[in-house]
Amino acid sequence: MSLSYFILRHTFEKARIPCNCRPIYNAAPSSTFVSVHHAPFFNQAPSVFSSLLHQFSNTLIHVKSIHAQIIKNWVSTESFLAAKLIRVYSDLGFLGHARNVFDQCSLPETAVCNAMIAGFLRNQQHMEVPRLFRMMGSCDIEINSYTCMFALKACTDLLDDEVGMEIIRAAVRRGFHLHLYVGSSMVNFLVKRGYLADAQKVFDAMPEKDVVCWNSIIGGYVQKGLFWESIQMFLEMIGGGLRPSPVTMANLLKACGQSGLKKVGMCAHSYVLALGMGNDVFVLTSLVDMYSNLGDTGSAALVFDSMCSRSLISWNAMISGYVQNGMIPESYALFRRLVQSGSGFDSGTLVSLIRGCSQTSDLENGRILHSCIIRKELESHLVLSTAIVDMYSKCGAIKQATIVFGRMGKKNVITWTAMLVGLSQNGYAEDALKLFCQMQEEKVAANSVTLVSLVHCCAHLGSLTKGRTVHAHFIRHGYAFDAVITSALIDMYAKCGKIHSAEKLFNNEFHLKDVILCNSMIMGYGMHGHGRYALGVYSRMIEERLKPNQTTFVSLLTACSHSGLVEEGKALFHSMERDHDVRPQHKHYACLVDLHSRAGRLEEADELVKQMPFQPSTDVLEALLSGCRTHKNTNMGIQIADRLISLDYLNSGIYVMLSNIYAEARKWESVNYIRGLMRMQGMKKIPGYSLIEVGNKVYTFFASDDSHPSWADIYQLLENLRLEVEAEGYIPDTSCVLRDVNEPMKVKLLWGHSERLAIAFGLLSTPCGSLIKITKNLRVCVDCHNVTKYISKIVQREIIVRDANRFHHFVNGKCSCNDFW
DNA sequence: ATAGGGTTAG
Repeated sequence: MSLSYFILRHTFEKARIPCNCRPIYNAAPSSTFVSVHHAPFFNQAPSVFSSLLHQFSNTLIHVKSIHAQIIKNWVSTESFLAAKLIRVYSDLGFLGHARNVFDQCSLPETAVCNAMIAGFLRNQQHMEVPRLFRMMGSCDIEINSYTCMFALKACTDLLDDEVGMEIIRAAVRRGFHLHLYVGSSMVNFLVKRGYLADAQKVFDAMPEKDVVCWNSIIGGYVQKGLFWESIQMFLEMIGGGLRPSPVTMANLLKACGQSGLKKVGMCAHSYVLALGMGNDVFVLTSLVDMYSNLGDTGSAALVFDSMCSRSLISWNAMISGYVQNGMIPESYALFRRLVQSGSGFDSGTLVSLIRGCSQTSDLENGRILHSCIIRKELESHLVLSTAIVDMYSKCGAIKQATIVFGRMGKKNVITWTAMLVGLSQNGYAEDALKLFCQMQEEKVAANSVTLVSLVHCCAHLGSLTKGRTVHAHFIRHGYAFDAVITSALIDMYAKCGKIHSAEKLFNNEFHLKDVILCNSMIMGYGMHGHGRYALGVYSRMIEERLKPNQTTFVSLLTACSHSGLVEEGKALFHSMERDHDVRPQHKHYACLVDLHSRAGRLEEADELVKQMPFQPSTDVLEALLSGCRTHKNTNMGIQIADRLISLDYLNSGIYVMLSNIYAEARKWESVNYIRGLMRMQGMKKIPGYSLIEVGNKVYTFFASDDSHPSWADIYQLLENLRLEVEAEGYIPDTSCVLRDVNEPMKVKLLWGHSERLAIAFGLLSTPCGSLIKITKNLRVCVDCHNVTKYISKIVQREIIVRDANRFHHFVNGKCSCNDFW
């Protein structure tokens, strides 16, 4: 007789007095376990089997043997035994056996169903739960508080809204929502779905509340970004005499970190210590995260280094903290420490490192990490793949981004948005819009980041039709309009030439009292040459006690620069730090230099560059160079260009500008030399083109373009216009033709400029009297500006040309921006 | 007999 057989028999005998039986079942090697056929125990009471299952619950082979005995004894119909078996099997991880028991119950009772639901949860088979819950309803099996709690938990993790709500209704009908655990689960479910108000109602109705319950509701406020409210709730909780748990503290620390409430965060830190949680890995990790979010990596590192044990999440939080705060070398150093410590790393670690590459456009390391991810077979990880898509787009490797995106099986809003932003920022705005349509087809709901990037696409394309469609789409689908989206829309309307639509939106939303809203309006007015209006918005801001920020001053100075308001711009620049505590940065100096050099005050601009408190950045020098070009100061221009080139600043724009300066000075040899240099370095001059939107379609024209089907008509119309404008007194200014050719040829080249072709096409294909809107990628030349004025008078059409720099708005022979260059 | 809340990363 084998030992295990002996034990089993012994136990059966003892089972009549179950409290005293303590078998030494560990001694039983399962290989020698005798089959149940040799265990002739009949007519045992069901409770005996229950107590046996209890004793042998951690050895599958014993459980199986008892199970067989149960069948032999004809007691398997006892539902508490079935429930017990299901529980024991699923605890051991043998869900299949549990399911068999369940399936053999012809009409399972509540306890059996509950055991099965719990089994599914324990074995991560949440998706089986909704069906089972519905079966209970359909077959009129009673539902109790356990059923509701387990099933709701499954739905919370499954993102199953429909069944979740069904469960909540069923629970409320039976009054279970007043039960501590069921109520907590309901609060948690509603919080996770974002129904904070409903969660609060359930919470308020609960007669008894414990820490877990408070944690759920506080977590809900944190998740919604209502940090101050979450802190209030926390205070209310401890005011009621409840002791916070580590989870409570983690929620509180998150609120402090994300809201930037540094002082409160530090109080929370000392409270953590006072509560004796100074050794809790979970809470300490939250502290690391909080300090990182507050921008205080020093304190984060201090906490991190003081930890006597760390989870992988602690390491990840610290690495991510470094990346978030732009400390990429430190993030790599810590990653090395992690690897050396022998513990591995996971997808979370890689996400942070990849994000570091995106931030620094570090394609080289990005590719290394990507290859590591593929080798570790982590490419199917959603967050990680999204980070890779983002990394490739930020590094300009849009093709790679598209490939990774295409390979991804699972995608969510953030994935789609990352791809959308990538396409739009790499100049593929049309493709981005197409991708959005695809996203709609796949029924992925957009978030505010998606919407903003979409509006930016339309603004970039200068496509009013598309912009309006997108705007209407938002309204129809009931998206909330916050300040960020509204600002993007203001920017879009301004860039599409509809300054009045932008104005209307701004005035409607001014009550939001938001700086970014004002900034976009100032920028819009600036682009349209309405410097005075831009200054008006600024006065309104000051009246309302809105604090201007760095961007405000960039927009204002740009606006002044485009309208020739030199003195006003200077005054603003000097008031920045004095009155508003905004220290001028590189970009502000660049604006100021631009302001002067555009107005032809080159000496003053040069003086400014010399007096700058830091090394002049390339954009400062570029602004000066551009002024030299416009105001034909060849000597200074050459000096500045030389300085830029010696900075190893590889930008074809500089070379083009320099070659233009030489061309204007008729130094053709130098022009050729510069062109040769450009060729040698593989640089290409960006070809100029103009876009016009007619009937939902965007048409592109390049200089001297004859690819359009009706090119003959276009050139004929231009020839007629030429005769008419010359009769009106227009004299061609060939100084902007920078080629070494004779005068008639120069005039011919001028009439081939892309904006003229686009205007002629617009005149041919749009109804009389309607507005003509052109978008040009480079700057419009003086002569095109001039000739368009005449054309607007002759054809009696309003013409708007948006170039790389600003708007040219022509009405009846005049330009609204006073021709200021 | 059976129980609910959780820290990092796009």
